[in-house]
Amino acid sequence: MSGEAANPVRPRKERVENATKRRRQIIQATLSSVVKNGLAATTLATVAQEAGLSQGVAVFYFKNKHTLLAEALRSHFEKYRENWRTALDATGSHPVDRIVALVRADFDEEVCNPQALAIWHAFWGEANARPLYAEIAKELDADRTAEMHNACVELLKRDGKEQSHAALLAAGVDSLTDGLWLRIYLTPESLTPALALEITARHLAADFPEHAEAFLSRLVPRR
Amino acid sequence: MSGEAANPVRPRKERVENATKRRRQIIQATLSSVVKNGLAATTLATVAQEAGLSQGVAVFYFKNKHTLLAEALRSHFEKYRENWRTALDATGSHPVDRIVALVRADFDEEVCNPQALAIWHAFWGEANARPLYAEIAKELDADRTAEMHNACVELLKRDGKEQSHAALLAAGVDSLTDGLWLRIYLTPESLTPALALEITARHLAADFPEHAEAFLSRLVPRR
DNA sequence: GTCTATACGGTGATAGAC
DNA sequence: GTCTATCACCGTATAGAC
Repeated sequence: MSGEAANPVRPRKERVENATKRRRQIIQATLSSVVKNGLAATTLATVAQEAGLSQGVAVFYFKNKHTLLAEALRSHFEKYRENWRTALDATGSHPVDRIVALVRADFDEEVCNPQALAIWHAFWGEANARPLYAEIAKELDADRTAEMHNACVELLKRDGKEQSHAALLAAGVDSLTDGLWLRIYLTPESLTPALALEITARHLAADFPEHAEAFLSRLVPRR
Repeated sequence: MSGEAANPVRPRKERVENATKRRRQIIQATLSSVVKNGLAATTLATVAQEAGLSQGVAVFYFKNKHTLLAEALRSHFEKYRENWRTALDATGSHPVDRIVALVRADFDEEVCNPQALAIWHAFWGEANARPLYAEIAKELDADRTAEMHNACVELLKRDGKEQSHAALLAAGVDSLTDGLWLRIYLTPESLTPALALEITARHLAADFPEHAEAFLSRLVPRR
């Protein structure tokens, strides 16, 4: 490299900002590499190339490949969380609203696109060999699980029903979502997000018959 | 190695039998390694060690690692297929029977255990980087997809209903199964196969209200 | 058929210049 | 902070003995 005064003493704040910028950049490169090459063929070299940086920098900021990958998964999760949280913030407090918001968020283009789905499944695929991945999932998904569960409890309560099976209902909806994601990921030609929403809407309508029309009208497009 | 006359001329049949035996042995070792080490860390060395053979033999029978892994996935699929086919053969011709058989088969211990689930997800995780895996899935799951679809069409027909959304119903049940599998795989403490069956039963009961009781009574244990 | 030995490139991580 | 050079190791695949 030619020229520019290389590294004069810089204030701490500036150094910190540079660090977080670089970390973001490298994590983003890691996720891109996972999409392109898969987790098995993602190496420090592919990450560095994707980032337009040297291999050494990645190690400098993350110490080793293993923690880099874990951080990348965390980062991917944060984006997912932000998406559904924004959706929750923008909706009412009625449990139907909250469930609708959570479900719509999951099939939002922002979160339910081929790249994002590939990343999820790449990490899940290694979760058995690297339990840390499953732990991260459990940890970072706990609040969403709680939101869905609470909404189910609340809805049953309002309808004057027993709430003991709320956990089962919540697990059912979330599992259905996961399965629809897998299908969209593996064979996208067999299922679109729009159809996935319709399937989920029917499922919810059956779980909460009193609110069937609300779920259907608000989750199914062109209706 | 000491002793025994090594390789006299053997009849073709015997040679063929030895070949298929070895292939099976190596594929089994591959799947074990995938469970233990994950797909990323599965190497010819781990496979050879698992099989108690040399690395060279694996290459001799499968040419390279890539085709070995593809064959291992095919083999895993065959076991899965055999399981649901056996279940179908053992049941009646009424569509409710067939759907019940397919669903029960999916949560059978034979097929829905931690090792088997780890293998599925390991391959799905790499499917984006190795489209062959997705192709194998599509190819080897086509007949099951057709069975489920036919059963749904048939059931709607018997009930005097429109059959245009049968594909949606079939996709819904199968996606739900996949999602429940993922949950059992990632966080087994949060979901057992028995509960998964119950969730699926409720889903089916909603899809086919006329047969709700039949699905519930036949899929939900202790009832 | 099965093994061992080995070629050859890639891999994660370190050292040290700038 | 970032790079380049380098290390020891591991990966696939081949060659050739038995």
